[in-house]
Amino acid sequence: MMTQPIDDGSQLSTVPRSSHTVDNDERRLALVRAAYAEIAEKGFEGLRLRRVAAVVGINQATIHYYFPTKEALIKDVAEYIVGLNLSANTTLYPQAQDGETSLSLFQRYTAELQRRIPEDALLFRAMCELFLRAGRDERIHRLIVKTDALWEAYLINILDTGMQEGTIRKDLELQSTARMIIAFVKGITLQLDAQPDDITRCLEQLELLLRPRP
Amino acid sequence: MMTQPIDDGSQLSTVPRSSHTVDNDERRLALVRAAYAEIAEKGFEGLRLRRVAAVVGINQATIHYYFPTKEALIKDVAEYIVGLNLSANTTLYPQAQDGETSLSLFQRYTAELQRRIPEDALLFRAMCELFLRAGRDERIHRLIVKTDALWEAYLINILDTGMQEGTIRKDLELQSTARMIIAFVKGITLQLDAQPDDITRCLEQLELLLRPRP
Amino acid sequence: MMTQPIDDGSQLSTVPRSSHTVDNDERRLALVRAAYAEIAEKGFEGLRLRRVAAVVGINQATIHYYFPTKEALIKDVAEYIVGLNLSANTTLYPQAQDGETSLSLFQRYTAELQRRIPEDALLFRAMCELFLRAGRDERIHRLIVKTDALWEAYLINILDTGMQEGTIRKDLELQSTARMIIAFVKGITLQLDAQPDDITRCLEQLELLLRPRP
Amino acid sequence: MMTQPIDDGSQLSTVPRSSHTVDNDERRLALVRAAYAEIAEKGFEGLRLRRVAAVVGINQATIHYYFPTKEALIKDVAEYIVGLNLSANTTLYPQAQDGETSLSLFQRYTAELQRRIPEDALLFRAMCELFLRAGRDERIHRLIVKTDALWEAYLINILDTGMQEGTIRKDLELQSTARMIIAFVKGITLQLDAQPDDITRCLEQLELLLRPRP
DNA sequence: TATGAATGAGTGTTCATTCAT
DNA sequence: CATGAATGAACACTCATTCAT
Repeated sequence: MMTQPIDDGSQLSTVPRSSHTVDNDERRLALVRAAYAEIAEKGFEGLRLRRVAAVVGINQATIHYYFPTKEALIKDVAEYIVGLNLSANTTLYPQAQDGETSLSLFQRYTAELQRRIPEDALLFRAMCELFLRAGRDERIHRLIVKTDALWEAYLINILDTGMQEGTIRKDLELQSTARMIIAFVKGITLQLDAQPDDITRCLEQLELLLRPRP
Repeated sequence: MMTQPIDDGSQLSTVPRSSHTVDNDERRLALVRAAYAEIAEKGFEGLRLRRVAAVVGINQATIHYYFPTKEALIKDVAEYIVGLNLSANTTLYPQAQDGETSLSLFQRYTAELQRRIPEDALLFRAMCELFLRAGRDERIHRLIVKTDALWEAYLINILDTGMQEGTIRKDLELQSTARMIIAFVKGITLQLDAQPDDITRCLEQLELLLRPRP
Repeated sequence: MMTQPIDDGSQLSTVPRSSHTVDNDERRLALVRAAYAEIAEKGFEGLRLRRVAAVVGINQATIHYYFPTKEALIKDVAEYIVGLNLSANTTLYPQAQDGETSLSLFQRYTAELQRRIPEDALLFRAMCELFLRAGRDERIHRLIVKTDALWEAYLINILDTGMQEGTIRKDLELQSTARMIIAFVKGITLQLDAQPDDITRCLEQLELLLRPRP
Repeated sequence: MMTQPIDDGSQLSTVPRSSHTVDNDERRLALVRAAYAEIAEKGFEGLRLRRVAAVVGINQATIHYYFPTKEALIKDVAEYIVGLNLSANTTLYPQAQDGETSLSLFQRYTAELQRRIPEDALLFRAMCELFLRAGRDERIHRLIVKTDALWEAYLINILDTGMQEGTIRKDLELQSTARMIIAFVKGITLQLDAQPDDITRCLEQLELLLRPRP
């Protein structure tokens, strides 16, 4: 999961735009980001169109010009959240793989995780909201399933590479282990007051388990 | 799902009930259960007192006779859910430990888990709702923290026993491993369409990891 | 206005009665007194049958045995309040007239007034509530009118006596002056934070005005 | 009743109103007036937002567009009532002072009073409601206190002028007398069915008392 | 595009009253 | 007489949505 290079969306633009007309897509994005922040903080339960409009600085009615209905906004927000998450889980880590380090690929994955988890509280919370809503919203459900599949594939790749490197035990069933790790990471997400130390130690324990014995 | 003829662990019935008060507590329990089912299905977001009352078959105002406020009902529902979950996760299994079996204690724990998970869909959904709401509701937060502490202690005990039995590898840090397992189980909870097979394989993988190498 | 010799009603009996059966009238009186206290404190606007029943220590439904409807209770409370007030305004003062004092009758009346006003806050508040409600409740209206007539007659008597004593100027029209005094006393009632000193000075001023010039 | 084409003394319209905002403030004023009439007729006890909305001819929800809460409306209504009353009791009369008349200033004050009292039944009723509510509502309490202070100052001025003119006896304590008169006027307010004649005679009596003796 | 104003359906909650026991 | 339980009508308030401008 995690921060994309440019903007993680946590800093919403509340200041009035420069005088030139804001184009449609820009405003839509601003609305989506504002809604995302609201959801992360107060959940879908606490999402109010009025508040979103206020944050972006437009009238409560104007929001319906960009999104005909609340559900339409939520759909886009879901895709936005999943997009943030997806890029974090799949795109970024491999790029960190290039340098020659003494750390195995999996160690770098978990290192990245523990760095990001305390940092990306908003995104994780939003993802959790999505997970739950997926049970009632078929569209979001499909979105999550697709994302998880990509995440799983990425993890399988990492584990497989680790086995070939000799940093991961070879007797593991790849898919099940990947799914176990995903479940573990999602579970950490639900921990409300997990301290960075706790997470670090959990991840070290996981590494230990996956490491081949001497 | 849990059994609750005796005591469901919630603070619902603390006063000694004369043969006449039974009806009252029965009603309260019925309301709590109805609310629990609503929450599991539609989330806290979708919980409506009118619907709960309708399900139980009473007037919408009558519900306030038993619970002065919606929040009071939610509090009892939260305790009910946690009670169901807690007894499932901690209290029950040790009692199953007496018989002579070829299965290790941890194996029995995971066996029970995989049996329950597909079966307790409602309960897990409700637990997830609690997890999320805990971020915004201090009382529920404390409830979860307390529950998790008990769960963790129980797991540590199982792991420790396993080490002495020789069914768990001895180089694990007990607390971190327990927390990792908890995170993992919670994560599974968020998997919407996890098939029994998937869960079984994940749990087998977890067992494999914790097992000492020959 | 004011305290009758026995009980001014400000101390309501909240303790459970002695074991022998409470007779109907006793309980009715207790309910009326409780309601009176509620009205004095919170106004008719804040009168709740539940609270009245609770103060007296009976079930909220039981109250309907004694008073079929809220309005019926209010009617009795109104009579109770007026009764307290009436006895204070007419019955008591003349009895104080017997002793030989250097004070004129009117002086004793105003002295009594200023003593009682800070003391009988509850009763005055309740009377005000009645005054207002009289505008919407014909029965209470008649009650007030009747009370005021008695009050007026009593004041006329005092003023007349004063004229004969030479302590009141003789050029006053009795009825108008009496009504003016009544209005004045009622008006003081509406003063929220009138200090005893203020009232004393106002009354002294009134005495001065009514006194014959040397 | 008061006139209010210019400024009714309430804080209703503080922002400079562009020609477009007029409708908004008009609506607000209409709502305040409707609420005022309801209160005068049925008391705070009988004030219902639904009814106010209905009287103005808008949806029951629309009222919350102008006043976020019932209390906010009441606050403005209180200021409106006080504004009407204040201007009546203080601001207006001095302006009537310019002409050469045979009537003293105080006589003109009382003349105005007896003219208004039967006429402003609604306003007086509303004021009474305010007086009573002031005992339980700190904001209204402050409002009344402030208003009474202005009223008192105005009366002191009138009395003082009268003394210099020789139309008021000189041995009066100004403040106490002013307060006595205020209490008297408030008291008249509570008289439900006071006939114009009664009031006239009472006021004449008051004048007589304050007049210096030959 | 954008807005102020308005709306209707619904929400939790209150309260006097009723009823079977 | 008395109560626990229940009720229906009402209440202030919320919110996504609509509409004329």
